[in-house]
Amino acid sequence: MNRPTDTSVSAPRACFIAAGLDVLGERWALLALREMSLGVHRFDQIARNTGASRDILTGRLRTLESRGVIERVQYSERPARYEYHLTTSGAEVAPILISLAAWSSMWMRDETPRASYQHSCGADLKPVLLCAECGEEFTPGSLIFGPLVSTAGTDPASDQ
Amino acid sequence: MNRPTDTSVSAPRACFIAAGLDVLGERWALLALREMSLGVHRFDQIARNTGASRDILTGRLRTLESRGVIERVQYSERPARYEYHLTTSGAEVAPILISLAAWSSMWMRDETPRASYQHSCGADLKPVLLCAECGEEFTPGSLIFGPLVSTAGTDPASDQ
DNA sequence: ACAAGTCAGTTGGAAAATCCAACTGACTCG
DNA sequence: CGAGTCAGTTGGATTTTCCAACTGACTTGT
Repeated sequence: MNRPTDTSVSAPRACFIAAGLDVLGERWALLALREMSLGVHRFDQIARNTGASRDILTGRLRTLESRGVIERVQYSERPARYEYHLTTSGAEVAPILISLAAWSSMWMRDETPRASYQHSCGADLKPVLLCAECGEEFTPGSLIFGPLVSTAGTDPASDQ
Repeated sequence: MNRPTDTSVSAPRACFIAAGLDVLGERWALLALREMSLGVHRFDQIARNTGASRDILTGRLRTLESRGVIERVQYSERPARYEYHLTTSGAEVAPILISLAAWSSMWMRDETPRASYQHSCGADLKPVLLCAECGEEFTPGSLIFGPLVSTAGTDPASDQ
């Protein structure tokens, strides 16, 4: 064993789940996006509501901005002040937050009181995930591998 | 102002998104669950496919087990060896992984080739999230706050 | 006018989490 | 018997995070 350049010692899967977690999986990132989804856009409030320390939060917001998930919007010159807003990409993180909230409210019940979420229709969170193509529900196990994809410059929109 | 016990200096939101991230938001946790969703159940393979270091992975699997998301199943005595399997709770993480994969394949496209995913019908991942109650689609912004919930002992199932 | 407050950060140092490669122990296989 | 498999464990380096205090440019209250 211990061959110098052994390619059979396979590298970690490069997949879109891993790529998504590169951006959204860092600590505080999803909570910051939650805040913006709920209409909170200012640094102090985001820091307070998430519990992230200010220095870390600064870094996260910069990363999310550089990855096109949020944008920094100046709302005051003269003390230069900025708000953080979701881009289209950031707004589309919502299904992840919703799935997470639904899973958590199903399986993470304990004694501590927590804010729950609802659909805007007023009903408790009970989302159903359907395949847009065949209309069937995504059941556990219905996720399978597709082909390798590498489409640089084929972004769906360059609006941000 | 600056009243001694000022409740307006609010604590971080205690919500189900935050609670879910407590369990699923730690590094490598979702990637380990991805592996099990794809049928990989053994320690070495999970370590290889995720890229997690073995000591950290050990810790993650223990946490996930203690939170009821996975279970450790002995498949050999005499060298005591265990496999990791999703519980019902763990299997239901699938919508989160699917939403993440779909978001990522939409917005994280770059030059590096990545494995994509499909629905078992063979179509590319294009999930639609519907409210089970009203049937309407969850659009960005349709997530709103519900009441505070604290339902200890009201678990939907005690099968694991 | 002057003190206090707001706001979006930055700073420095401590604490915690992660990384890494090597090692262990109980086997199986050729 | 030696090599390989497998599920970890160990020790030490590295990275990330935490925390509280501080800054600078204002605004607001008295």
